[in-house]
Amino acid sequence: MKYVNVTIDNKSHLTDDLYTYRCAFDDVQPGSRVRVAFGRGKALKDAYVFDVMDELPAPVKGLKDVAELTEDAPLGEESMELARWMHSRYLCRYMDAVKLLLPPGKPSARGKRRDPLAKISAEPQVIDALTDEQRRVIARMGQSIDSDRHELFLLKGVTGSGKTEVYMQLIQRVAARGRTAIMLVPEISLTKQIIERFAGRFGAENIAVFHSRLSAGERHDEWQRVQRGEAKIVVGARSAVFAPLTNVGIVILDEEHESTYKSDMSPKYDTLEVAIKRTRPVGGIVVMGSATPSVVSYERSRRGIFTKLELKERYNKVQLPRMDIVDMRPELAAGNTSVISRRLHAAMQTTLEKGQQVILFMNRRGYQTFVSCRACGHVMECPKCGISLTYHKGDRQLVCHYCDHREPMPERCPSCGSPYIKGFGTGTEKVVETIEELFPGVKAARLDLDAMKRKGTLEKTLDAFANGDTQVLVGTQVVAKGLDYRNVGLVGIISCDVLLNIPDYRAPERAFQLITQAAGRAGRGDEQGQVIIQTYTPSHYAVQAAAAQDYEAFFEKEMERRRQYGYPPFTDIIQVMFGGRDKRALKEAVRSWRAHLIDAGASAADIVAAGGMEYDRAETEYREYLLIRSLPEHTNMYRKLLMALREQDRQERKAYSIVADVNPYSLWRS
DNA sequence: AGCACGCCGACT
DNA sequence: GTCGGCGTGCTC
Repeated sequence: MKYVNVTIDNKSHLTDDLYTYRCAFDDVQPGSRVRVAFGRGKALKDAYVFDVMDELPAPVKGLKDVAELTEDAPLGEESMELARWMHSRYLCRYMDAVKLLLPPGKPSARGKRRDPLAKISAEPQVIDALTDEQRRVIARMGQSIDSDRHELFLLKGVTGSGKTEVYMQLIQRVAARGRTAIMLVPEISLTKQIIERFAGRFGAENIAVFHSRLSAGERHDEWQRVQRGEAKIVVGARSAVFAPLTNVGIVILDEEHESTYKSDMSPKYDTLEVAIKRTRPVGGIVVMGSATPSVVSYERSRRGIFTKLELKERYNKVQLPRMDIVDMRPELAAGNTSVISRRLHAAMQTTLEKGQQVILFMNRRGYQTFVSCRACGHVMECPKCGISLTYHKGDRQLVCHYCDHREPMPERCPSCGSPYIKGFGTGTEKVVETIEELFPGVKAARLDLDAMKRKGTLEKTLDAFANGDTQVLVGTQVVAKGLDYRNVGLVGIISCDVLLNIPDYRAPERAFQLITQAAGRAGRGDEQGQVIIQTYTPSHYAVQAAAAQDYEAFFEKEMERRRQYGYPPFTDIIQVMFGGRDKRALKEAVRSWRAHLIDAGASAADIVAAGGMEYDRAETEYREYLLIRSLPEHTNMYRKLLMALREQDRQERKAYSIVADVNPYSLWRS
């Protein structure tokens, strides 16, 4: 006779606990799915086993028996430990963590494998000789692979320096030791190219793919192949970090600075943390690759937490493009009201006449409005938080979305006195039209997230551009990444002001990254490309550093700013969200948690904000949040306090659920 | 979240 | 009497 601790598969946060049952099935193991009676009823519910014990450590009242042990493949002990860790780390329910690890979708009714790689052309490729740099970084990471030593690497490599080849060589090395590998990419639009290369190198039968574009059936079958050990290399988006592999020798996060590595749904896991959690106990390595590492990652590499390796040369020594900043302030005075500056117009003309193509970048639609001066470029910012203020039409006030600082909309620019100070961001939808007006006979196409939602639109638009049917591609961030067209002579950034003034402390970081990525799209053939950056703030350090392609200069300036305003890595921002139907209970929760935290020794100054927001249109679900700004050395104390408060509330049967998010991707206020 | 228990009113 | 409405409380 054995005893097991299980979590029940339901949706209540009130039953988010491990319950003990007697179990007559001797082959039960951690990760097994069992069926048990739970609560008053006699109906059986699914439950997942976390612990198997031969004896009870303490007597349990009302002990029941496990009714059935299901036949399906158990998750395994490694998975259950990961779920247990996520429960405490992200304050999510045990069941929500388990769900991330369970096979998605349903088995095929016909018993036929649904193969997402069936349509992929896995052409064997010619492997170019490695550069000395590539060989050096592979040798360094190879040392850890060959000695099964857990180590974290930051691979900083300029666009076109051959990072993917490095990844494949490392995976080969890991596979040669009989171990498994996970290759993560930030989004699906990038997976196709990388899957083709991987399939060509390792054979389609040896890799499995996971991403959101797969059907439920395909996902299920891929999961099964991995679980059975048929595929030992997994390629995919963020959730692939949970692939049912054992003995993971390497996890690679390509484009590590991308926000998609943080989950936006509960549990709000951080892919890097999960990767570390999976590789540390088995002695695997984690490789984070980027041309523009996040400020936080780069700082960690400086402190020795990550081992920094660099690839500085572009493959085949292709020149970096010429980068020019165009000051938009004189355009209006010169009578140009269009979003295309005279300089960009001329450059487009020359490029198109040469038969080359143009990519133009724009911000996404629906950004929030910031206020700036058209004469001098001054932007209205919060004096305390250093992010741009958002204009609220209703009360004609400028509001800080972090701290709620408010001030009236100025009549004149506080910097130069000009009356031309107003909200920014008009007419961007019209860029395609404008271009076809300005350049008769030239075809322009627009590519954004809206367009990508329609199946096939992305492929069609890109094909038309690839074979020259369209000469100008106007796109959002989506196009800045990974697209590689030989004939692009010019990249224009319509407005980097919108990027610089997103009300988020990472806005300069993202602007720098985007400009750098965009630059990588220009002139990948044998001719040097050109990049034109349009801006009202040409002296901004992010713009200057991006134009000079000087990461270090950007990093130093950005760290200065982060220190001044107290942003990561100098602090951790912990957002605790309370969700439920009872608005008053939520307000009370925020009040009492705040009081408890301060009682427990938290500094009142650390608790920087609290507020709420309506969640759905019917106003049946509400959310309240608590924002804590903690010194990194205090963050673990806060985590523990929050865990204790969560458990106390659960025992008191509080009617709301809790989600914690450390350094969330977006902070919001109503 | 379910699910059963129980206490109340309306019905054959 | 007894059927079923839903408010309440607990789940190894």
